[in-house]
Amino acid sequence: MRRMTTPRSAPKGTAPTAQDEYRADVAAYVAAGGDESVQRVITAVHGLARKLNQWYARQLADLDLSAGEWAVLSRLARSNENEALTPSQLAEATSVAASSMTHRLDRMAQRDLIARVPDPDNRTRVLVTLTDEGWATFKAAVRESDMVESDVLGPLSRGQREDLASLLEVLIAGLDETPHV
Amino acid sequence: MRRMTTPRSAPKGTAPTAQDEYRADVAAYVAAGGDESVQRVITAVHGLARKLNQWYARQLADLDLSAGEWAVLSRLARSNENEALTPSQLAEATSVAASSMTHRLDRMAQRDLIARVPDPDNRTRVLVTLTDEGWATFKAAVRESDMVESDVLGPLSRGQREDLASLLEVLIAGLDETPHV
DNA sequence: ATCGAATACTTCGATATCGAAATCTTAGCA
DNA sequence: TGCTAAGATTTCGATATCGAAGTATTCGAT
Repeated sequence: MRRMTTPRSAPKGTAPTAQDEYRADVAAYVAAGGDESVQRVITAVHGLARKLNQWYARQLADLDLSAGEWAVLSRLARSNENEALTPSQLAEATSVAASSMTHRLDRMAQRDLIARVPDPDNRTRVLVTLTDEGWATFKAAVRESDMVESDVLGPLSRGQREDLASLLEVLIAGLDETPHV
Repeated sequence: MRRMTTPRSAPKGTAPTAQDEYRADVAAYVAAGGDESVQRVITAVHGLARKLNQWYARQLADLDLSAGEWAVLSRLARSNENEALTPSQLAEATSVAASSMTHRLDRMAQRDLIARVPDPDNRTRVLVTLTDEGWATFKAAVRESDMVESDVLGPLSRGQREDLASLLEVLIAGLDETPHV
């Protein structure tokens, strides 16, 4: 892999902790007129996702995978056998333009992670599947990221994780109600 | 702005809901050997952040701002007056290479959103500040994104938001304990 | 059955990002 | 003071992504 988002090195004397950053962010948004109970949740979600993505990027770099390639791999992994996916669907699923997916799949096919086969039922379509190599890479990546995730969730008891998951799931369910489209 | 991540149009017959996607993702990771209580939380956090970012992008497009430019704007907004920031610090804060920040600041300066002034104390440094125009744009963007966020948090009572925020804050605090560097 | 719109993928030109190298300044040390 | 190492920013060449245009196929209505 050539392109990989790597975090810059920390500033000078005192490296600000994630907690410091979080608190400053919340304070700033509240000062700008945001509701505090909203900003605490939103800012925390963003901060967590951001930090996780940084760590994933580093773990995935060991496997020579970019975040985008990992997204394709994992999306395919959770729907192979049953249903094959087209490049358009993969583009939609991974938030990327269809034309970018073309190139991404080119690279992944070249490394023998995925295979493109023409859809027998519809000749405008192409079906993308994981190769054995692709599966192996997926499983290796899952093992890597699992360690990171378990560490992050470490501070919470099983009951707390349950509570947290339930609350987040309410929000996820709500996403479908407020289209914003 | 010219570059803006816009979600592709939905698939054919049945558009999968965010909830469907979430459940399928969790199931796949659990099947791959992940702990369920971990995967529920992690997957939900990622799903929420992803959806929020899509909505932000669309809102920000009205102001002709990319997500990266918004990141610079908001970072400057929460620390102007007190301390000015250098391009390196902004790059670190927004997860981008220093060389990319150079170009991003070029564009933002051209639009008179930010100003670059040489650091009087250290001539290797440049200090970046918000212009009046930059401040106005920041405030407009906060108003826009606040609406999205409030909608997302809508399904939760104030007490539930409190609980959710507290649990997330435990994880944020934990991030500093497990460097993973 | 045929024509036109819609769909799926790729190609194309422009722009954004990356990592490394280049340039300039400061800091530390003899 | 003078010299070397470290730091900050920009420049440079390569790569990834974007949106639009291009090509091929399918669907639907007449």
